[in-house]
This record gives sequence, C-alpha cells and structure tokens, in this order.
Amino acid sequence: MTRETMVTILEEIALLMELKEENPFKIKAYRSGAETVRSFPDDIVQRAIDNDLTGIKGIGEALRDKLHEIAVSGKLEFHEKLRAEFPATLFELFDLQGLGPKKIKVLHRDHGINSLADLQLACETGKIAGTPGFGDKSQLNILSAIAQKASHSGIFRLGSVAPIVREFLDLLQQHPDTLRTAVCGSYRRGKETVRDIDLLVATSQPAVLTEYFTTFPGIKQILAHGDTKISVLLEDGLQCDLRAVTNAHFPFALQYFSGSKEHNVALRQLALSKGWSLNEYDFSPVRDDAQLIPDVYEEKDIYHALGLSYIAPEMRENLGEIEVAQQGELPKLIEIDNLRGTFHNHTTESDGRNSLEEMAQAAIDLGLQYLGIADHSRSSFQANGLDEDRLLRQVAKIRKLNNSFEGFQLFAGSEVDILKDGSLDFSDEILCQLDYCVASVHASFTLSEEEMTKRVIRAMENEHVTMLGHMTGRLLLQREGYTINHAKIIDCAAETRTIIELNCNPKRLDMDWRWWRRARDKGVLCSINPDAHFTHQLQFLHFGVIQARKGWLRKGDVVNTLDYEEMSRLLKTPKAQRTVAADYIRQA
DNA sequence: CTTTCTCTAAAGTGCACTGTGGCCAGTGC
Repeated sequence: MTRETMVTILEEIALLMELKEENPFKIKAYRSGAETVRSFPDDIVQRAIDNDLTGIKGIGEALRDKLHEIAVSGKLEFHEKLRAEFPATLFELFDLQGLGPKKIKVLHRDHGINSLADLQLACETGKIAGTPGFGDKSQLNILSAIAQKASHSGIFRLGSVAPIVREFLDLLQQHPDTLRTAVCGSYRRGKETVRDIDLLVATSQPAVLTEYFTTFPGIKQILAHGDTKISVLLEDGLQCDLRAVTNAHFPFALQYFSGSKEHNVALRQLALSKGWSLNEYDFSPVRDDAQLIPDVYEEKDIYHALGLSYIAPEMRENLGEIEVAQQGELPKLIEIDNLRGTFHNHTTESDGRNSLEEMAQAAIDLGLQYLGIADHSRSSFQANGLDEDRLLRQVAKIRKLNNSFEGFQLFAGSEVDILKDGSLDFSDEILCQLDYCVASVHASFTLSEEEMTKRVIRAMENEHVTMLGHMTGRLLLQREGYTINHAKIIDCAAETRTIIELNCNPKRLDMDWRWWRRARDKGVLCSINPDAHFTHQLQFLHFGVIQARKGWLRKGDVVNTLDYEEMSRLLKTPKAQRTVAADYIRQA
C-alpha cells in the first residue's frame, strides 16, 4: 500500500462523481483530500492504518474512514461500486481540450461513446453534430483535440523521464562488470521533450549487461534483445535503449548517440577534411594523406582532435556552435552552482502547498541566499489570488520574518496578473511597496498576436514590473502557448530593462530555449525561476539551468547569480538606470 | 464532503470565452 494508491483512488472518485454530476463541493473535497494526502509531511499511510487522521485539515469524517479502509485493505468498496458504473476507457476523454464531465456524460449516455476510438469514429461519421449542445464546430473541435492528443503520444517531458534516467544509471553503475555509464540522446542535450532514453555502458561483458537490463523495474515489453543492444518499452509507453560497448569505443558512442544528428553530420564533415571518417566506434583514415589520428580516451578528445573546443551537449544542435568552437570562442555556460537565489515562488497564501516559513527553510537547505515570494494576484481567482490587504499583510510578515534569518533573506513580491488591456491587477501605489514583481498573463489567451504583444509590452513599460513571467503560458504536451511576437517582446525587454523569466517548471520551460540567444545578444537579463508550489519544486531550478545552457546563457546573463547584496541593490535601482547593473553583472 | 466569530446550518474562487441556440451552459484558468 502506497500513498500514491490513496491519491489515485480519491482522484478517480472525484472524476466519477463529476460524471454523475454530484455536488461540486463534494467533488472538490475529494480533490483537495487527494492533494492533502499527496503532500502530507509525514507517513500518511501508517497514520491511515492506525486510523489516526483526525484533525488533519481537509480530511473530515468521511475521508478519514475511507482512507483507513484503503490503507488496511488496499481498496475501497465505495470506489469499486462507483467505478463499475462506467467503462474504464471513458477516462481517456478527460484529456481532450474542450471536453469536460458534462459533455462526456452526454456522449456516453446518448451515443454509447466509451472510448477515444468510439468518439473519433462518431465524429468522423458526423454522428455528434446535432446532439443538443453540440454543433458542426464542436465536432470539428473534438477531432482536432483528438489529433492534438495523438501527436503527443510517445513524447515525454524532460522532467518526467529524469527520475527513470537517474534510477537506471544507478542500477547500471551497481553492476560489477560496468566500467562507465552515461545517458545520451535528446535527454543529454536537455531537450524540453524526449521520445526515448538512450543509455550507454562501457563493459567487457556486453551480453551480461544487456541481460541484466531485462531485470530493471517497470519494463512492459522487450522490443529487441541482442548481445550489445537492447530496446525495451516501459509501462508508461516510454522506449528505452541500452547499448553496451567496449571502454575504448565508449567516448565515440557517447558522442555519436548524443547527437543531434545535424551536429554529428557537421562533425563528420570536419573529420573528412582531416582525412578521417568518424562513426560510433572510432576515427579511421579514409585517405592516404590522412593526418595522424590522436588518442581518444574521453569525449572531449574527439572535439579536440577536430580542432574544436569541447562543446557542451546542450549546445549540440548545429546552430552555429561548431563555427564558434573552431574560433575557440564558446561561451562559458551557466552552472547550477552559480545560482544564489531565485524568484517567483508560491505559498499556501495563494495556491502553493507549503507555508512561507517552509519555503524559506527549503531555500536555506538548498544553500540559497535569497528567495523571492510571488503569490498570485486577485484576478487569479482559481489560484486563490491575494487582494491588496492580504498582499500587504504578507509583505509585513516577510519583513518581520527576515529579522529571524542569518545569511538569508526573503524578497516580497507578487505574481501580478497582466489584465486583458495590459494594465496590472494592482495599482502602482501597491506595487511600489514590494521588493519586486513578476507580471504574467493568466487569462484571455485568445487575443491576436498583435494584441497580445501590445498587452504584454504595456505591462513591461511599468516601472514596477521587474520581470515578465512565463512568456507564452504553454504547457508542454498539453496546451499550446498563446501567440506573441517574441522578437518584439525581447526588444521591449532590452529597452525597458525588464528581466525575462525562464520558468523552470518542466511543464513550461518558458521562454523557450530557442529565443534566449537572441535575448542575450540584445542585453536582456534572464531570471531562472522555479514557479515552485511545493518546497520540493525548488529543485526545478536544475531544469531551468539546462534550458539556459541550451540558450547559450552565461553566468553573467542570469540575474539570480548575483549575491544578496548585489541583487538587493539592483532591485532598488530605477529600471532606466539598470544598464549599469546589467553591465556590472556581465563582468561578474 | 469539510469547515466554521450563525458549529444539529450554511457556505464553499469568479470571470472570460466559445459555441450553440435563442440570451444560456460548459470549460478552463
């Protein structure tokens, strides 16, 4: 019995109750109960077994008894009965944009739709249009939502595969015949989404290692199993390949399988110019006048042999990195250790799940010198946004709490909504009482590109807007971002000295890495922000640093590498005069 | 279903957008 089982059952009950159109507050109670269980800072399973849940906020009499039943027996009769009323495949429909419980219920009841496949067929044959509440447009929208979902199948977010990669590398490392291990592919390059995991192991016993790999947890199906390569499908549909090579071939295999394909093609051309061919095993001479091939022990030796400085995997997209490496002018990329603090974090005051004090302690534990709090503003009702009174009380609380820290400080801020017309959710009189402010779009996503760009530019022109939050609002593999003219926003950020956030939530990673080089070259500063709603989400910083590296950012391009004193000074400087601060950080 | 300065009773995020159907209902944030 695990905590996850308890959470899953409660969440499924909520979904089923939605289909049955139960009292919405009842449904909400199950959802919040699930969230409480998920983030409970103690052994909730044991507490449930002992029936010791009384007094936990969000868990009343009914949930207490149900959780006890789950913890003791592994299942819940109430849940099983509820589940028997609907086919399990009906849940697939909840992933479709635009379909909620009410519409799904109608589709199920009036059309016998039980699965995604049923729905697609019904739409394609024109059976849905004409149903009360559905017209031609709805039918088309459903089809495009289905296509959208299909286009995401087999693709995974960097953040969701990271734990599996860590676990598998660890298991490989434990084997006595393992010499070296590495993860390659798009994961190593830090792409925001990946299609598979490519693992590599150096060993003199390749067949033993590929056999060992079959015992790894979570494998659903073995797609191919040879002596040096094995390919498996994991339970969630993610494909994972392992290649076992000799220690001598390891650097070449690592380089080759890390890609990108385009980067490797360019590299091979470079090798040819020296009279060598390059593949996943080694360099070999292809002409009589070939230059002498140097020894290769590590991946960097390959780059050096080709007359290049070592190119970090994140940069290997053939976007100019080879030319720059030839000139020996590769940027020294930012590293996680360079960060001194971070902004844009939530607490229980809005929709975060940890208190101000817990968030501060977590930041201290990570070794940060400062943490910026930025709870939602009043217009974000869905996120329990703060009104002026609550915000000012929070500011006062932060000021008081700051007296109790040594070598650490909180910055009081707000994630203020950018309203439809580009005005802000709080007046300047309120904003000027904060240490900083992140401005973000949370509603009216469907404006035209021109209107959206104008809207955001108006917000950035405000003296109190320190930084722009998640540039496009995208949710990777889930929702397209709103359309906005990145180039114009970047220009405006440079002009107004507004910092642009690199939101590290693995679902967002927004602004996209493809734009950062341009921003950097215009002199725009980046703030790597976790958008943490839990203490453990401060660890998202790790993903943000990888994206920053993909965007060629250096320590000096990232504002939260400044120490507390420098950061404090920068925030107190009027925006127009921050040129100096920006130059200063650049030299640092 | 849970909480509560109405504690055996009532209140519990509110607005914008879309499409449909006739001025509303469902969805998403």
